[in-house]
Amino acid sequence: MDYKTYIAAHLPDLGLPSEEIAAAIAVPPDSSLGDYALPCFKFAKLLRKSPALIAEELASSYETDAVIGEVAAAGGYLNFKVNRKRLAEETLARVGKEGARYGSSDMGRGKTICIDYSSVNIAKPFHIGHLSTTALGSALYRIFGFLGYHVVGINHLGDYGTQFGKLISAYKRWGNREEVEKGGIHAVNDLYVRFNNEATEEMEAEAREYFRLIESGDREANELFDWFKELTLSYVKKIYDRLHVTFDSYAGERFYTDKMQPVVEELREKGLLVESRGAQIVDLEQYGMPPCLILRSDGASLYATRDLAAAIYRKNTYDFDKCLYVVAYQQNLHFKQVFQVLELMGKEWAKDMVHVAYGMVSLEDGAMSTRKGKVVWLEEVISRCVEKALSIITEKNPDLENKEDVAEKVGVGAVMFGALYNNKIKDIVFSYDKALNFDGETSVYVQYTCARASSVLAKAREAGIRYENAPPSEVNGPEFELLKAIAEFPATVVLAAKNYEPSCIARFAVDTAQKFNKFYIESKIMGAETEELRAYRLRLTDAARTVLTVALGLLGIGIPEKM
RNA sequence: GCGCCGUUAGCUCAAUUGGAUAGAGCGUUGGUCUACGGAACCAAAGGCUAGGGAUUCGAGUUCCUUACGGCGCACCA
Repeated sequence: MDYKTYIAAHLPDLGLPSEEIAAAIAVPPDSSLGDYALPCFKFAKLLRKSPALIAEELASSYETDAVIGEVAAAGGYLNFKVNRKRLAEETLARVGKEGARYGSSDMGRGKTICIDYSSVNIAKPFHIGHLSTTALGSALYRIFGFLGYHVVGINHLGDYGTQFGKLISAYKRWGNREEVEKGGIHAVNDLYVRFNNEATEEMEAEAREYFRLIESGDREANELFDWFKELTLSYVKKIYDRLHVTFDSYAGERFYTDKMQPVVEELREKGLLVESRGAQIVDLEQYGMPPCLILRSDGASLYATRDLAAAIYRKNTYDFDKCLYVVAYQQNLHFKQVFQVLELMGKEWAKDMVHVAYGMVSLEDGAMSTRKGKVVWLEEVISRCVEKALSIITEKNPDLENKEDVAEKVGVGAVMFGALYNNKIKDIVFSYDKALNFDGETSVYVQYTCARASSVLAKAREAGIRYENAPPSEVNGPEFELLKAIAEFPATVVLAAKNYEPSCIARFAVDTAQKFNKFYIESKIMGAETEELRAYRLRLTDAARTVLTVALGLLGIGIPEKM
């Protein structure tokens, strides 16, 4: 039941379409005022009456029914109280029926959405700066899937460029097979860092030559490159598995090697390509942007060339309705340019391209720098969080079974949640103090809340108490606050998708957990005054646990039964 | 220099997209434990929403402007 639409449909004609009325309906700051409110100020001019008077007249003429139980005017606001028992019954029935699918919908049926996220670079270990795109993209993947979209997750591998020539040059100069096999991707990265520190003109030229050899299909160069790629993929696979992140495609930059030429030709045919300072560009001056570089003066392709080819390939292959790029805001201009070029090419779907930009990560003593060794590896963050979780469990709950599994859920959850809790556009200063804090607004708090709920529900099960269809017998106080939160979940999921903002769901989870804890402290569940009340509270507890499980699940975070 | 983004409590952040008295967590101070799990709960203190102007019945939210910070601006990705 959409209450806003319902209320709008039951109001007399106010000179505005009922969709607009519904959209204007707000939620009062204090629930004792009501559950919904219509601000009447905007009707004042039209009806030539004071907002207060309009609200009063509407209040007296509104006919309450089984859905809306009470209507009152307050100042210029018209406040509605819903029939709480009905809302409670409806919400709990839906949660009970839909379970793990509560909040899902089919609004995306028949629509495809491509999401480009994580997009690791070959031969580079995962550091904390790669977490945002991975966590955000993965959460969006789940959220859109939950709303019925067909989702294509794409890891646009960074596997193209002279940097790989440098890598091969460095390996041949200083590296050997045993060391790399032993040290894995970090050993490879060390070679690359050393090259950058010691590079001379001569070495740079050698690197360019090695890159050319990769391109021209030289066997040795390609074998080395493929080996580094394999090392990288098996390394990131382990991290993705721990974070529960998945992809449908690993088509990276190299994949588009043979798909760029047709794009260049199309640009030329359409008269968009012009020469400037020896390079081939698309002029974007009239759109207030610097030119988009398509070919270097030596004829080589560029970043934008590959992104154009990739966009066109994705459209042709997946026929997407939207294509998201979960990439830091550093690249705002780049995507603006690419999208503009697509539009100039006459691709009417250019409007469906979305750059989901997020903030940058730095360390407390400034920007990260691999070369200076100022870097925080993601594996280390994960293992330290899991270790911390394990030590807390060992201290508080030494007899717990599957301690390691639980610590994994808690620790990994904290890492993911930390990346998803704030608005994505905000910059993040990473600190272990914050990452290892499991108190307050964290996934651990939500998980702990669920463990409490599970514990009560287990007691009920042991006692053989049935509560599945218990009628709502208490619709005030903390019970109702919790219930309203649960009822808001489906709208929260839609909001998160609409704004490409998984933090909506993270916030929802903490907020709902807080409401559950207030309810839990203030109301005895198993020890309720009557059997009816006990059954209802158990039903509410079960629903709260379900919605919290679904919410964290959409963020890729699991919830242990006990912790 | 130009463009984009940010600035809200000591710190980290919210604020239903223009609505009623700007809310949480951390930290601080003081409370609640013989318990449905204290990784919790309650309370107190803490705000001219960076400054100024404009629009509006109404602005943290929209527009202009200033300051501070981040990012970007031609052959890296």
